[in-house]
Amino acid sequence: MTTPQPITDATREAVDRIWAGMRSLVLSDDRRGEVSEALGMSFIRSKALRRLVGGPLTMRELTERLSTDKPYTTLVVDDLERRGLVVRSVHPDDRRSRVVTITEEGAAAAARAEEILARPPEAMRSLAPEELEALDRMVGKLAEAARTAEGTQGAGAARASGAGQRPGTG
Amino acid sequence: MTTPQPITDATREAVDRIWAGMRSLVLSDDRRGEVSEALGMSFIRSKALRRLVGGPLTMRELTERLSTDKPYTTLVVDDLERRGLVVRSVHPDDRRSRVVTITEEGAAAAARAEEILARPPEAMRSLAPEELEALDRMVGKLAEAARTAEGTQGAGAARASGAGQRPGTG
DNA sequence: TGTAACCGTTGTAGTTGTAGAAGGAAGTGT
DNA sequence: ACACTTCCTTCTACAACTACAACGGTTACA
Repeated sequence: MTTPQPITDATREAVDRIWAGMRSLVLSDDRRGEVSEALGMSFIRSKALRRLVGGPLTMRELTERLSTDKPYTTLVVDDLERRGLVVRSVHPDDRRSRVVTITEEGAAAAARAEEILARPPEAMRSLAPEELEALDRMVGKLAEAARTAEGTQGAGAARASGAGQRPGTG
Repeated sequence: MTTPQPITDATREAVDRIWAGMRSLVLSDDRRGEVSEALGMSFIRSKALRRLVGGPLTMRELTERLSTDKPYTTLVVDDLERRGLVVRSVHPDDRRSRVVTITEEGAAAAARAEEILARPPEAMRSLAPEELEALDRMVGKLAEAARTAEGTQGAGAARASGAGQRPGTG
């Protein structure tokens, strides 16, 4: 959106190829099973934990970020609370709401999950420092563009995840 | 592997940042729900269809590519066969095996799924043609490196690729 | 004050996928 | 002929998740 480009066939082909490559790279490197095994909980629970490291959330907010529904969020948080990884408290300004806060132990678990998920694949070591630098810049631009697009009408991703039926990705 | 690079802090940081960016880009753009809705079937069924466009597979091979187990593959193929999207036949050289072949209708459905999944996000239009060209080259190198690594010691990715979120311990 | 709306919870039901045991059919090796 | 294995299927059980309805407590508003 920031700089609309002329669309040539070559450009379109490059875009398609790049996207296919990125998708293949990321999707073939799925570590959700490893995370579930390491933490001893279903992936969505570790996802909830990771969403909470940024700060406390209400059940409603957590529900949105998990792309699930309220009853299931209750279930997940119940389990997490039983394990001592989060605590529930009443919202100071709205007593209808509960605020879910991660505990120290929960944060440690989330960090363990994040460490597994964020570990770059070996393949990235095959790029030279200059190449990495350039790649870094461009991925940064893409991320930036995606972030701003999300605000305007980003629907695409958000909508699809809401209507989705299969277990969420991550 | 091809060209081991000196690991500096800056390099490591760039690698981490690139990987995080790519992951975020791909994972926040999940269209599985859209595919399920468009084809009227669970995502794993469309995945089976997409695996079959490259050519017929035995149940065993399909099971591996789907990262599931044999009984469930039977179930999925049963359903796909009932819909007329695949056909089962006896393997010419080993009558124990069944060969699953995609039908014309099945191939059309797979193409519809692929079209949805492969559609690049709008954000990519914010890159200039030269940037795309460079990005294309580097993603290509990464894909190449990943492909060769898979042969040598891969396992990791393939094994975990199934959304296997079994807690095991509950 | 009354009422509508919202938040989280409980309950219930159904779908999807995971897992293991067992069995028939067919191939392999002795 | 015999045991052994592989391939697929059936059956059963269960875990994980989705979906909907309804309820009590709380807040916002006319």
